[in-house]
Amino acid sequence: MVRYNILRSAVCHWASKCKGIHLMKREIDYILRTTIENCFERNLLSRTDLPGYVIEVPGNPDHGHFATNLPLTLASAQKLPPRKIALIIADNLKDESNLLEKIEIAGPGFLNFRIRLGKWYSVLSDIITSGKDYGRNKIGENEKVVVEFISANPTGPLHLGHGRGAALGDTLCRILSFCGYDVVREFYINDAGQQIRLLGESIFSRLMQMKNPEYPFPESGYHGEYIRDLAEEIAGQINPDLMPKEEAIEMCSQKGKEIMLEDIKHDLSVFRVSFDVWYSESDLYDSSKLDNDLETMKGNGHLYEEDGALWIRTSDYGDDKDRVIKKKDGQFTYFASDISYHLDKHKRGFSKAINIWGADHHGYVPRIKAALMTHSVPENWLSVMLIQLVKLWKSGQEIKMSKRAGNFVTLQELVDEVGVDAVRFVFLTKNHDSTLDFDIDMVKKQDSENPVYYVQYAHARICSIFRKAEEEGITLPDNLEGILELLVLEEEVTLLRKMAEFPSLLEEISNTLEPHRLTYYLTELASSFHRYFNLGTKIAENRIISQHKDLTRARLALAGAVRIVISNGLELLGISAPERM
RNA sequence: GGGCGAUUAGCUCAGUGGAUAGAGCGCUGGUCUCCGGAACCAGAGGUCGCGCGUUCAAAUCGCGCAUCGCCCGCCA
Repeated sequence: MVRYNILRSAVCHWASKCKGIHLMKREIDYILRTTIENCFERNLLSRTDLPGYVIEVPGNPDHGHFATNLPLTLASAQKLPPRKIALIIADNLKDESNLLEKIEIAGPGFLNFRIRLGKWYSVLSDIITSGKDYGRNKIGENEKVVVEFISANPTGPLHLGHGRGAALGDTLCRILSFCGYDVVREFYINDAGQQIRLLGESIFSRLMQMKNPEYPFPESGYHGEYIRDLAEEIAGQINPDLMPKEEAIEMCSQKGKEIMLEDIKHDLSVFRVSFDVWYSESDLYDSSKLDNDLETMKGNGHLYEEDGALWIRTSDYGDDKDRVIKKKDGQFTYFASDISYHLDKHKRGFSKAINIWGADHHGYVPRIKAALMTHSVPENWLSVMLIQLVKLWKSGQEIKMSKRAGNFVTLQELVDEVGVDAVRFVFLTKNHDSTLDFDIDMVKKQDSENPVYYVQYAHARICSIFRKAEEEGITLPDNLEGILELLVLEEEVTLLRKMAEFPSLLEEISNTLEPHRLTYYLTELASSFHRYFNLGTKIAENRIISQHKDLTRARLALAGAVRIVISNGLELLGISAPERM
């Protein structure tokens, strides 16, 4: 949906840059505004400002290709009933480029438009010539954005929750890049502090237990089985009998964290997720960036000491209260390094930063924004997307997980069981802000209950049709002009309309940060195609490959375009588009 | 107690100002001498948690209430 402002130039000079649905909306808007202006001049309507109206693609096919609520929004200023205004507009419509086939007044005063079929055929040509680039656009041009996601501690394997963040972040990055943004994908490694120490202690204990099963295990240590695996792997490199305990624990920390990080990288590459930057927290300390930032903050008067600790005055910028960044015992809090990390992002020249965090960190958002504002970073520079919990179901039972206790399902286990495509798809079917139930049994089924197959099947089916066409020696001409007019079925126009929405959908996803809309879109497109295909099972003339040569070519072109859009969409989701299933 | 989020069909969820509120699964009944049935069609199923307000128009915006989840540390 696009809102228009009458104060903008009435000339559609940017129309040449837009395509598909956008272009048509602009053209309709131009017609509407020209018409209204004409009505003003002839005193058919009294001259008033135009309110915010909408030109949208209606869900109901009876409502035409496009609809506007302009007459409804004009009603109060004109002091006329909406249907009366609609009638005036319809009667005086200035459609100089002959875009419209039909216009109707409907409901309380909507105007429904039907576009001439010829307009839709240009969409088809556009898809075929653009191919892999269909949907690509430039709305992000000159924008450099950093997307930080997952950022798991290297103290254990990635689990389900990380998987959701991984699928979301990766797909968002793919879409943003496709929309022209300069995207940097970043993983912040919490490789300093207490939890790494705890990892070392846990490994060390398991190491000692190899000889002495009675050796105590740290109360708050990591109980997962993987710690024993780490201990075994490290056992060949460390002999705890030959070095002081402290040194051994330190080595366990270092080795353990390195191995875990490699595991994480491996799991992510299997999950088709890549990063440009692995940003190490400990570098912030080693490079003295943190110290420098503290000096700056002190100079700006945002820090103060109280009760032996160092505080930052975040409450000046909307946080509930001030926060400690250096504890009484001289240790920095995590918040300190997080501030420094985000300042560093800002210094690196990103016009926008996006973080994907678990929803349990939501209370953290105001404080990091406040800290940034003490450095004059605007509040909306950082967008934080919060992802809710994933609940895992198996055999009708919820599987409860706890990292500390060590019973959790890892991302790798899940991927091994149901496959990357299905896991990614399911993670992207829900808004990130609502909890997600992942039913393993359903996703494992290789049948229609599995949502990802539905879309992939449409792709494989089209490939199959092309194989068949090839067998019969049917080829597509370079120039489709003259034959596309044969596409007159309502189902064919529906497909064209749906595909025309693809570029603007991607723009909207970039603006709203809602990648899950792409899975819905692809499901709808696949559905429209399956329905179209099934027309041919009843009536032979409706088959894509028929006796009518030119009609067959036109329909193959249409099916080929659907294949392109599905393939491009799946690529953005990081999901394969199989030719056979 | 305060904050954030949620509440839509039997279940899991889409839908942020418009027309008869949608999808998948489940349920009932249909479509195969087939270009792939991993598909399609039809049907049943809803006081959009409750109330008040704003608006020509509210699932959608505001206020209040209820229920659920999460957060509220000089932990990470």
